[in-house]
Amino acid sequence: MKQAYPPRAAVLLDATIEYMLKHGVADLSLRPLAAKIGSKARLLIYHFDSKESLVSEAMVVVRDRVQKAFAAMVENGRGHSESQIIRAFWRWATSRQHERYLRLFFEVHGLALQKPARYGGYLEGAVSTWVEMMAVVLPARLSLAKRRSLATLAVSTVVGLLMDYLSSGDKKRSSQALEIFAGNFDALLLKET
Amino acid sequence: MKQAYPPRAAVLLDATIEYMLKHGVADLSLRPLAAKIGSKARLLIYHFDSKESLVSEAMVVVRDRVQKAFAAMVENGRGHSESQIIRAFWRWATSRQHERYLRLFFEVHGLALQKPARYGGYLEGAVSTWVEMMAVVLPARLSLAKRRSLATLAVSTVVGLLMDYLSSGDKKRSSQALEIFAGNFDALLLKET
DNA sequence: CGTTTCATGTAACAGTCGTTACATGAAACA
DNA sequence: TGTTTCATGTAACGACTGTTACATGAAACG
Repeated sequence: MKQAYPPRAAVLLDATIEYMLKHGVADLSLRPLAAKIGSKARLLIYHFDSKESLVSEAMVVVRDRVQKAFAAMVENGRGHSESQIIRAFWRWATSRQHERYLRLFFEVHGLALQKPARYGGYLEGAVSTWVEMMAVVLPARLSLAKRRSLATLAVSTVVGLLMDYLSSGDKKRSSQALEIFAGNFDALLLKET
Repeated sequence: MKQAYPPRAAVLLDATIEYMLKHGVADLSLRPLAAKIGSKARLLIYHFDSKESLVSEAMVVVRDRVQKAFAAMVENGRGHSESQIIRAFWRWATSRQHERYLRLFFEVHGLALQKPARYGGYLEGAVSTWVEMMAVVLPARLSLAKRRSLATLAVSTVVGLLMDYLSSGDKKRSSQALEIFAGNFDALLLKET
């Protein structure tokens, strides 16, 4: 898992991810990318076959990183209320060092919505993975369908608020809105049958 | 307002919008676009000066259309509960004929997050306009800041759920999540001071 | 030592891009 | 009728794209 790539490819992939986090993927071009990371377009193709597969490999790594961060919060949140997980992820995602991950997510997600074929398989599971991760921490007495609906609401609310925050830069307003949601979420769970 | 453009330009702009709703903007290219709408790249530049301004003019029109639809729902919702406006907009946005507007929104929004300079001024007001439109229908007894926070929550929740729906295609699950939110929103307003 | 494997360097190919120069028709207006 | 304005047609420019062909060095392995 740690080193699924030949050593040279792994280095280039890491550098590419760093570059993508800075510049996005929409107008990513091999020559400027290669120049920035001290390589050549020739070599990126050599190691990854095509630009498309390079980008898609990079996105897999990026997605795994963020999902592992979320999974860690779920783990640390055992015993606490469900809303604490939401608050923890919000803090993680709105920290300066992690913002760029979300920006990249929103960009790729938007592109994938328009061209599902090109960003193949990215949408597949992009939503359901998050929903399922959230659903497992909800009270077991609730039906699976109910837990999925509630998890959908929680995930979508956080996602929507993150989009607001990234767009407006208004951390105060978006954080207050999240707090309203989080502050009512535990009670909402109690009400549900 | 109705015809701010010379007649020929207005026709091309409408056709361009239709094309953008179908193919997105990320890899929009003048020659394929022109070919599809029975024109030439030469003429698009002639009428709109540059590709960039053509796209940006088109997005202004698109944004106005959607915001007018929302404003109409706010108007029709006077006298009803606040959650009815949320439900009405959800129905509007998830209808087959309007989905493409949201897809385009998410794409452009994602691109704008990554390249704010290029999609200049699109992010400006992209969020605040929706929040303010929602805030005005909330109870006047609440402070402006409180209304903004609640409006932020409502708008972001709907946006997040729309993103889920567009990505997963799972109308049932996303609609159930929206209903949980809408069903609790009116009571939430009563609780707030 | 010889051979194979991994990595790299140099150039080029064929195509697309936004944009422009130059010229022409057609209609409106004086 | 002459002149101006709007719209269009043809071709090209220079820059950039992903990708490939061909050749070379360097290290690992038998």
